[in-house]
Amino acid sequence: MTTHSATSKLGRSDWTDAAIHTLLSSGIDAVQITRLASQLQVSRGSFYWHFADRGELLSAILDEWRERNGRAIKTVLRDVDSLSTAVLEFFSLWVENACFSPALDQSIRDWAQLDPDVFERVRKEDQLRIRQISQCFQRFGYEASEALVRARILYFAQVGYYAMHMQEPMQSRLALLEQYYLSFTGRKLGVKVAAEFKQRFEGKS
Amino acid sequence: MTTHSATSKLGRSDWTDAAIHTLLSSGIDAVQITRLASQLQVSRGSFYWHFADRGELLSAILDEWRERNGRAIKTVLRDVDSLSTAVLEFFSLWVENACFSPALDQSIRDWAQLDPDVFERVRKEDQLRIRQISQCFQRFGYEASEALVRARILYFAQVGYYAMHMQEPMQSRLALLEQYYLSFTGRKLGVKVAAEFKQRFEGKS
DNA sequence: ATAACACCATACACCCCTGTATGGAAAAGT
DNA sequence: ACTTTTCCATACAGGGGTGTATGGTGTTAT
Repeated sequence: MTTHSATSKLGRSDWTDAAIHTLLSSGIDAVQITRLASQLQVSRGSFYWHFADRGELLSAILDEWRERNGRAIKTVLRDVDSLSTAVLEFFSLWVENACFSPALDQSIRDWAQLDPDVFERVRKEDQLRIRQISQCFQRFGYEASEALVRARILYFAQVGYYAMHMQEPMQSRLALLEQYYLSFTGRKLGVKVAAEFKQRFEGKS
Repeated sequence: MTTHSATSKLGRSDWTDAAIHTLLSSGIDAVQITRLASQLQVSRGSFYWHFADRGELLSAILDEWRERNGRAIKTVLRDVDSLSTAVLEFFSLWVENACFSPALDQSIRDWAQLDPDVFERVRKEDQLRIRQISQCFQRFGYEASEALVRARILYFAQVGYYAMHMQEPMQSRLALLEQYYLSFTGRKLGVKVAAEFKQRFEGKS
């Protein structure tokens, strides 16, 4: 019943974890039963006991993605008391790989380019996220149209930033923090809030 | 010597065109000699006369991409006389599929996720483009750090917008034009320039 | 203890893709 | 007219991936 990844017996989650790992490093076409089996030191016969076929595994990946990343963004945007914390917390989602995994997000997005069904699910998730960001802007004083545009720009830029793998030292990124905040929101970032945020990410990559 | 795609004899460009078409619709892993051959109504033997192997074809795709899209962005950003025309022309690159192909750009970007060599070439191209946009901002009165940040946001957002396939009627997009321009640049868009631009894209999708 | 079940290994049939070797047909050179 | 070159078809060898069928080994139930 329970699925421990440490015991000798494999569970469904062991396969999905390995599949996600392969998806991140080599794309969806590299998620092959043979490959995962040799990676898990097990034969392909094991897979076909846990899953009906490859499609069921891919479907499990999608569910996992939605559960992890969808929830992470939702909770961050809901429990904030100011625009600055909202935007900064949104930034940090892509920096610290805690609950939200930007790498998984991008791999899913690449996969969506090849599969219409996945494409539709990703599109709906994106629309949902933008709506949530937009509502966040509205809550802190922006009118509807400006909130929507700024929400889109913020989200697109964040996704794009990661997609291009801007390998930039954290120090340089933090140096431009006020500039980013100003461009995204049109408002100045408070000195105190900026200092706290910078201190939080000193020494990370 | 010359390569007509209408004659019975195939040229190198016929193969690269078909390869790019397949890349756009089904990803790099779908660019297979067998597949292209049956698509071109020809046997695989033909391919191996024009190309040494599959790698040479993929390399040709990359060259084509750099030639097409790299040049398009460069020329647009160089021959502008104001910030508004620069930004608006930059927008239009992703709207009208003339010289610049946003679809190819994205497919190459997805491919880069799986191949370190491609990744490096794309990364350098991105850096070059951002540098060009940044210089454009500086030319029209922005200081260095703000120019860089706004260049990144503009480029990231543009790439992200297309990546998510925001299927939005042109009318809605144009309605938010002033808002976008304001958010990207921090300046108001001239009424006359806005009207001209909107008129240019009325009735497109 | 023995039967039932969960989990996995092995083997088979099937399909698809690559690369090369070789031969054939059409066009171009002389 | 004859040879050479260009371009393509065919055939073969090698490899890899999917599913399924079947049997085997532990574990759990009673």
